[in-house]
Parts: sequence; structure tokens; C-alpha cells
Amino acid sequence: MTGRGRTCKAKSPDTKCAKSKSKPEEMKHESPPRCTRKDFKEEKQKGATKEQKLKVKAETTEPVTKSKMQPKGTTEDSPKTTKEQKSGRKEKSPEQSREEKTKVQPEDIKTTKTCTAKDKIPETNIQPLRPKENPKADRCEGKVDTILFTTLDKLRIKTDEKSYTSKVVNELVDAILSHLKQNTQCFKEAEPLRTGSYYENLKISNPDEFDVMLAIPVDRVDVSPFGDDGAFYSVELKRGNSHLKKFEESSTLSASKMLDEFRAEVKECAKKYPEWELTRKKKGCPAVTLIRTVQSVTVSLDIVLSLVVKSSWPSFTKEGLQIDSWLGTKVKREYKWLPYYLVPKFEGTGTEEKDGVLAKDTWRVSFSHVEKAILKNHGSQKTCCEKEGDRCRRKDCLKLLKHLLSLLKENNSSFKKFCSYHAKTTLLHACCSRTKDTDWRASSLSQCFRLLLADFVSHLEEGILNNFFIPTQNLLSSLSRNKCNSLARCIREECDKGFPIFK
DNA sequence: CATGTTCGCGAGTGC
DNA sequence: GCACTCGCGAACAT
Repeated sequence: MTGRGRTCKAKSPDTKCAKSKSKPEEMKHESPPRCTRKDFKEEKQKGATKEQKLKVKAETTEPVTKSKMQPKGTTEDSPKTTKEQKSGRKEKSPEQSREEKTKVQPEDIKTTKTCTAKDKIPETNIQPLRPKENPKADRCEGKVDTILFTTLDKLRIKTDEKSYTSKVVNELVDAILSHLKQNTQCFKEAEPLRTGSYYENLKISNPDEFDVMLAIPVDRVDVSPFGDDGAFYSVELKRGNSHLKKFEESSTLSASKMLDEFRAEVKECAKKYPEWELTRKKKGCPAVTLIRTVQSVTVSLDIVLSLVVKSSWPSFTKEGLQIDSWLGTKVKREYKWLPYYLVPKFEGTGTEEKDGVLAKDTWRVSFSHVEKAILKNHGSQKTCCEKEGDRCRRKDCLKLLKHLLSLLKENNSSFKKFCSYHAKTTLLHACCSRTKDTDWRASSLSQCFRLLLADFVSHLEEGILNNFFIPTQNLLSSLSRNKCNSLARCIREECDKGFPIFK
């Protein structure tokens, strides 16, 4: 709430600046939250499949080693027509079977009116963004479903593009990592943390944005809030950390010094890869961004310096991560045992000073690893979206919201500062208020999506969207009420008209 | 629709 | 401690 101007265009508060991403991810430390879910069934499936795979692998690897990495030369995007149906249809079986089974929610009424099977939509609670209930509306709802499925299909990333792009990106990331290991002391221990929508399987349209955090472990540090919303901190090195001493500025670890040197090293390494171009430094942004053209698409790779802090999370996070009724208290506890990250990001010009610390030497907390883990394990049931489980729409809805937002931004430049992190945060909050997997049932794409939009619109109208981990930080604080209301209006309009923007 | 592919990723293994 | 291999899940393709 203390509106501190969020400088970097959009993105996630933490890592990104200009683009939209999210952040770190994984956690490879002491207590992985992973054990909670999938492991069980994994055991089951193992036996049978193993041999088959071995076989396959053996065959493929020998003769044709790399037949597939050919950069296929096609640059145009194929119009795809045929698929909408498919996706529309897919959903049914899962849902239906589940409906019969159990978990009938109180209001699980199917409105069989005029529509086809897939349009049956339970009339649940909220209806803010939904046209009134009447046969006509339901028919529209069916059409909307089709539009949304078609849109999702268009947003799908093509395998061959992904294949080629990821190869190119991985090559550079590997090179940078080994460069840092071999040629530097201070960054030698960098651990890569692949974050952001690509690595969360939420990337839409093209595989053209990659985020990799390079996390430097720190021993003991004292972390003190900078500003009053708990998003920014200054860092003081205690014992150990000798290789980081050179970045000290009076007694604090200077984010700007460290980032400058990091950037210089990345630049040095990138020289050997002339296809990649280092973009200009953006004030307050923790990323070193490299771009190159791959099959006529401009791909950007954000390399984000960060610190891994393996101690308990800052007190401002205490009331955050309210996932108890969605994912459970055990899961929450496991997440909270993980380390957290700090990225060299600041807002404003960098010259404000508090207690002798300059803004440009401060760090912002990042929980990208937890975001990634949650998105991956997003079900209230362990089996959500697994082979044998029921499919949910959480991720589809987020993709659609991101897409909607980016289209609206294209149309209206005053929306520049809204970013996909706002969408992601909205989804996380939404999952906490509609906690059951059945709330996101596969059969109800348009309804789930409308509910999510309703959430987003009300955040906008209130002007409040709290950071999921740091509830005192309002992600909309730097956006005027006017802009928020105006965006809210646009979204309502799309909703009312059946999303003409997607057509 | 079922089956096959690829990438990402963690677990296991061997040094 | 590491690097490398193996096998699985998710998402896409056929």
C-alpha cells in the first residue's frame, strides 16, 4: 500500500523487469515438498513401463542420434483449424465420470437447456460477469466455450519450435554456468533455477521468453526491511561469504555492485556466442537479458542474479501463502522450510536512501521456486491432472487470462504496467478461495474463466492485489485507480460480449 | 482416443 | 562432492 512506484514495467515483482514472468522455482534443498503428492502413484507405474522405455531408448539412440533437432525452416505459423473440437471434447469424459462418482457439490445442477452436452454448466455461486441465466445465455455459453477452447489451441506451443529454441537456450545457459564456475570466485557456486512461465508450462503462443535465475548461496546474512511493505531488503554479510566481501558498501551487500560484475561476466561469456545480443541494462532490473532470433522469432533469455538464503522467511511473509485449505497445512509447512531468494531489484531512481542504504543496493524477495512448485502441484487432491486423476482448468484459465491481458495491452498502451504476474497472483488467490478441484472442473472452462475474471476485476476495482507471499505488498499500488478501473471495464466488456477479442 | 515424442527434472549411480 | 544416466510426468503430435 505505500505506493512505491514500481519501476520496471511489469512483470513479476521479483525478477522481471520488462517482461512478464515469474520467478525462481525449484528447491533442491533440504525438505522438498514433493514427497507429499505424486510419489505414491509413481511407484505403481514404474514396473511396467520401465522396460519398454529402455527398449525405445536403446533403439533410438544408436542409429539416428539427432534426427530431430533439425531447425525446421518453416517460419510461418500454420493457421490451425482442426483442433478446437478436440479440446472441447476431451474434457467431457473426465468430468462426466467424476460427476457420477461422487463429490457432488450442493449446487451441482446441470442446466440442460438448449445446449450440447459440453455446455452443461453447473450454476454455481458467483455470477458477476455472467450474463443472466436464461436459455439464450446458455447457448451463448456454449459458443463461448468453443471460443475459449479454440483460443487455448492457438496458444499452444509447438513442439518443434520448443525443441529447437530450448536447445539454443540451454546451450547458452550451460555456457554461462561453466564460465562462471571456471572464471569467477564470487559466482562460482551459482545454482541455476529455471523459472517463469516457460518452465511452469504456462507459456503461451511462442517459446520466446526464458528465465533462469542463477542463485548464489550465502552463508549467514542479516536481512532488514527497506521500506515498509516487506518487499525490499538490505543485506548484511556476517561470517563466511568471503568471496562476496568485495561487493560490500559500508556494511551492506551492494546489489548494484554485484549485479554490475555479474553482468560483465555474462557479457564476457556471451561474446563467444555472437548470435546472442546483450540488451541494455534496465534500471532496477535484476535480469541480464540476451536476445537472438530463432526461426524468425525473437527469443529473450533473462539471466537473473540472485542470492539463496537458507533461513526462515522474513516476518512479512507470516500472513502470506494462505494455502491451508487448498493444499493443506503440511504442504505449507514444507514450502516454508525451503530457502528464499533475493534479487537485485529496486524501484524508483535508486538514489533514495534509508538508514544509510541506497535503494539501488537493495534486494527484493522472490519465491519463484514455491510458485513453480505450487503450479505444478496445484490440486487439492493428489491426483489432480494426473493420468488417473481428473483434469482441472486452473492452468488453462491462467493462460487465457494472460492472453486476454496481453491483447488488451496491445490495444491500449496505458495498460503497460499490468503484467502477467498480476494474472498469476490473481489465480493463486482464486485457488485459495475456490479450493476444491471440482471448483475448477474440466467441464466448466468458460465458467471457471469467468469466475477468475470476476476476481481480477474486483482486485482492479479495489485497487488491491496483494503479493501472494507478502500480503503487505500491494502489486497495484503504483497503478492509478483510473487505469485499474479502465482495465476492469475492458474486461467486463469482453466478458459480456463473449470475448470478441479472442476471435 | 490411444499411442508416441520431446523436454524438464529429480533420483540413482559411479567415479 | 560431482557429472552422467535413467525414467517419469506434462504437454504436444499423430
